[in-house]
Amino acid sequence: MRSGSHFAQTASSNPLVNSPCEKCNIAEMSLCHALSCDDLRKLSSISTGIEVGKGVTIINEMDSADFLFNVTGGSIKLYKLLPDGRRQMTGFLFPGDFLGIAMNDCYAYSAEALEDCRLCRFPRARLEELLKEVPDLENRLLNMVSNELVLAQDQMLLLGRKTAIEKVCSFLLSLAKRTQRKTGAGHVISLPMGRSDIGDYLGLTTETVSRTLTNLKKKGIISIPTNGQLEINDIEELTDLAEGMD
Amino acid sequence: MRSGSHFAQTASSNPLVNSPCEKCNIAEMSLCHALSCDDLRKLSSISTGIEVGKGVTIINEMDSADFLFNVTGGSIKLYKLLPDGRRQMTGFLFPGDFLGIAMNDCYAYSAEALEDCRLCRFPRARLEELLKEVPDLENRLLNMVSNELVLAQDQMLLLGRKTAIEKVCSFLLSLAKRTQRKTGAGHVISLPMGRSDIGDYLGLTTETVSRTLTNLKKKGIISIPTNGQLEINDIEELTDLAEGMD
DNA sequence: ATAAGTCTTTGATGTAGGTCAATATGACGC
DNA sequence: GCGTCATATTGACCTACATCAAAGACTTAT
Repeated sequence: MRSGSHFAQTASSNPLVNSPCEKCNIAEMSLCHALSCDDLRKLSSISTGIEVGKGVTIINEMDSADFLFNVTGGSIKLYKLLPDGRRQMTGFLFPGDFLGIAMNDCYAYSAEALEDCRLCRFPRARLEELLKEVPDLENRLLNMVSNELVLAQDQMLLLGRKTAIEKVCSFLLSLAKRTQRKTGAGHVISLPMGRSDIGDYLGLTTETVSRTLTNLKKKGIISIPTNGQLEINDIEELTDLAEGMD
Repeated sequence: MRSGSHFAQTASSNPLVNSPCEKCNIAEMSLCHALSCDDLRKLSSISTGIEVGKGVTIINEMDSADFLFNVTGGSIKLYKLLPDGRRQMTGFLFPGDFLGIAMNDCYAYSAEALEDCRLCRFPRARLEELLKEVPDLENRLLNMVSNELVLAQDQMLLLGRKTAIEKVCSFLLSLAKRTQRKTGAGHVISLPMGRSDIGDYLGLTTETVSRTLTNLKKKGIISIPTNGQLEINDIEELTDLAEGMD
């Protein structure tokens, strides 16, 4: 087997897990944030908890967008492909993130589990009905998409105009900020994705990402105790490097 | 004077132009699309028509986001800056487009008029109130933002993974598609922005944009009758080049 | 018409980061 | 513990695009 996962290998063939929204431990940072008990019950009634193993493709670019998901555990990579196989990561998702916002009739990107994942799945048609009934939910979704658009524009600036070292430092900082927001501490961050995933996120090659990280290690700005974890030793320096202040 | 504009040189000092939504000629392709007469009247009541001259900065990155706008005439460039002056265009707006979607409390980017422009201005606070009252409006906005996010992700793929020629061809095609949608014909497209604006949109320099365009001219794929206008002679070839099929 | 300023094009040269190739390191199954 | 496989690192070299510099081509003002 390709990974040590105990989960089934396709999203659709999974045993469905019953996990009502009321008990959800990530509710306060997700779509469900700030909904009334009543609205939460409605949302719960159309959702199904599912689990997918590491490496499983959850959605496929160009497939009909029949489901939306809320990530409740694990992490996910999102990417688009060119005909010849070149790949651009459009984002990484962690617990509390919403998957499937960007779509028309088809998904705009593919999503693959970086680790074993837990998801909350909504049939799109029923969610759209519910949006009409529950304005708070629609408003919440609007804020989430709006926010994602701001991040997408930051990423455009990064991809179009930053140097390799600025890109890598910006990436580490954004992970650190996220970790800070969720856990309170942001010095040690988890890197569930590989170097080539990072490269494809930043518009660089594996080799350049690797060289840049060694560079930062040599300067003492970061340490990499184990693959999959990274410690930031000098966040000021990292911030300066991220904006080209050096 | 820097331009031949008859309009005032700052957005705020302009004479306000009364242009009720009911008469608006671009309504069918904008925010106002598919609203009932009643809802349209409500929207109209909080909007002010304004005009800004070529070169005027309409909004400034990091300024408090007090107004949102609907573009009803002219064209606009959106951009973000790094501390050292490097610039990334995040988009170009044309009649029917909405300005100000991506913001938290502050604007996420600056906007400058490429030509004399006509805008429909909404105070943010009042628009947000109206959103609560008119679910159709919120739904429409959600669709627009969602759509923009899809485009932003296409742009990430372009910036991170495409070559210079692929970038330029993709850009011309997206303008052509837009023109097609709005006017029915997409062979001749208008280029109100300069070469360096295009460069900053595509993550290239002025010189590379210019060289790439000359290249396409020499191959007979495009012609540039006047600066500010461009004709596509071979759209199939352009499409292939845009995706690296050559 | 002419002069001044701006934007575009073209050419010559430089370099950041890509490509190709060879180890090194770590993860997992047995 | 040991072999296998995948991923990460490091080194040598190359190239697409940037940078620097100098003409052209438009625009607008007088």
